[in-house]
Amino acid sequence: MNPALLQLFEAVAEEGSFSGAGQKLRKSQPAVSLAVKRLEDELGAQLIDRGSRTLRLTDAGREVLRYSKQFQGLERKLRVALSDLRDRRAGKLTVGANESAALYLLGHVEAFLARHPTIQVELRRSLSSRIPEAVLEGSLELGAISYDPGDPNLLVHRLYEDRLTFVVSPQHRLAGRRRISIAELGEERFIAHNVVSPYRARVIETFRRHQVRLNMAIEMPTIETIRRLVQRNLGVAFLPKMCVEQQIQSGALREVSVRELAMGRTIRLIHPARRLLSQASQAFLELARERDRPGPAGEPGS
Amino acid sequence: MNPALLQLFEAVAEEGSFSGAGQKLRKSQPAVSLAVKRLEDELGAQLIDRGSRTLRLTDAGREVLRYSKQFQGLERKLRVALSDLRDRRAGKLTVGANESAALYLLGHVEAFLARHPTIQVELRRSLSSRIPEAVLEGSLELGAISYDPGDPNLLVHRLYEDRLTFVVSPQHRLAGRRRISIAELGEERFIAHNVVSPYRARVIETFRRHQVRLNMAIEMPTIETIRRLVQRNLGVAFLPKMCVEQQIQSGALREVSVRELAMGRTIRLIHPARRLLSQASQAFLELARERDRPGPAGEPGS
DNA sequence: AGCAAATTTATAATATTTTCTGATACCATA
DNA sequence: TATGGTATCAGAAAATATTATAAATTTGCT
Repeated sequence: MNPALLQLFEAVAEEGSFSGAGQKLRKSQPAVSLAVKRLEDELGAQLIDRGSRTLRLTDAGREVLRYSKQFQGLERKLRVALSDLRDRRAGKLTVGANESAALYLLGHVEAFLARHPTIQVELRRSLSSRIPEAVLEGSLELGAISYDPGDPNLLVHRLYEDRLTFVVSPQHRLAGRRRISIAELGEERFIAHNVVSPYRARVIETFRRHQVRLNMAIEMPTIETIRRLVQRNLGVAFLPKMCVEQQIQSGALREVSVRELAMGRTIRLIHPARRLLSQASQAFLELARERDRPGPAGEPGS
Repeated sequence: MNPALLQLFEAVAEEGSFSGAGQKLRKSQPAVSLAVKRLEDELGAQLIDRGSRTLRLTDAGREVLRYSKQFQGLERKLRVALSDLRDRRAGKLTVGANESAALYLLGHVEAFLARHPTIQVELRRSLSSRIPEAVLEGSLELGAISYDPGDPNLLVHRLYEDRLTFVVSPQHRLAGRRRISIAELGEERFIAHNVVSPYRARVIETFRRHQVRLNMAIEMPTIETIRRLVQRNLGVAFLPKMCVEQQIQSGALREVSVRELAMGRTIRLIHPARRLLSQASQAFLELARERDRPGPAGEPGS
């Protein structure tokens, strides 16, 4: 009961003759004859009344014809759906990101939507540490994180080279300084992100190593809230440079360099190394790399 | 893109492995492997990501899977429709009949509807003379007429042996007679059917041959109207016996035998000789013959 | 009407193409 | 490195197509 048989049968019904159908489809007359017989055997019903020279469809034959049209419609729909996927007119993109990466990706998402308006996009806010496993397990297709997961099963694309920076309010006693040492921070009240992250751990470790007291008096859930508190001079913080750039420009915050705490913090897109990316994910990846490395002189990822 | 391929692909998707799918469907693993590749080539899209040991469907694969289910549903529906036709639960019956045959068939139609309540029935009132050609041409599947069309392309089943009879009102001057001669009818006012029919022609011809005047003063469109006029003694008529049986029984009409005009008038079902009958028509034919020839001692038709 | 010609489907033998299998190479995982 | 699974290959089997021919039926012609 394959489409070829149905097509043949349809031709017979249209042409009103076996040999005519054969000519139409470049087959010999016996081929058509046998094919129709196969179809009849398979369906257990006579489809054509070969009583006289003029053929007639039986009721069953008409039924099969109707079905055949429906089947063709279905197949056409499938092919459209597949070409939509292939040409990136359909599909779904699921990207997981931690807070700052999500912030960073907004522009990319906007550009992506402009280019592929019919693809569904979901930007999912995830715990940074959970993203690699979620990507490997398949619940996320792409992940955006700010550290190297160091897993050979993950392909890593460095998108944007940022760094962690120390910021204080313009009213703060260190506001005028360019460079300080970590030792000068023992008395400071720190406002920290209350989500664990490799950077948090590294900052804590660095303070410990230099035997400087680290007073994490306030923990806040978002970078936005931390920044506001720092602006009001309720404490100081290490934040991604890109999240405070505007405020530094406008004078709302002051950046002070801390020798012992120079920390790169690169936004990376990750995906499973040996798994096929969906067209949607591939499109997003291409767009992101294109926007972050303008011109052809892009260095390879990871 | 035939159902076998789709079934195989489905099995792979379900089992999550080529070899597993092979075992399930009693095929070797290479067969499955090649089949899926054929499907992918044909659709121009990778359906399965064979990246690691665990297989994963691509977006296109999921699309094909959905389609495959729909396709199966469609096929199931077709098979149901066909078996409904085969088992006479579906279909359409179109019978053409002249007026008296239609009257006669009512009981059969009732019985047919009781036995096959899901088959559509159309009893079409047709001009008697047009029925044979309509049956041959295909616009009617069965015809009920009261004469032998004498066409070798038509198969004829004699259903009910009736005859034409001469009826008068009880008030009529001939009401008391059992048998009369055609010569006594020269003065009578006849009420005739205004539809041409072989019987009408034969009656006219018989009068002509016996050189008796035939006064067809009134022409009426239905047997019912003719009968009523005869009852009111506005004229006399030749009518099918079965149409006046009741009135003769009840005394509303009197039957008088006319020697020269004994005319059998058998109701016959006709259908094309070398064309397959639909299940519905076949069922009706069987039922009609069964009802008209009760018991196994039925003589062959025609 | 009746017979020959022509047209069409069915059948059979043969050829071709497609599909399957078993053996084996290959690849990734544990 | 062993293991479980997939891809690839050559040959086998199955399905499908073709050519030639027979059978049936309509059409045209006398």
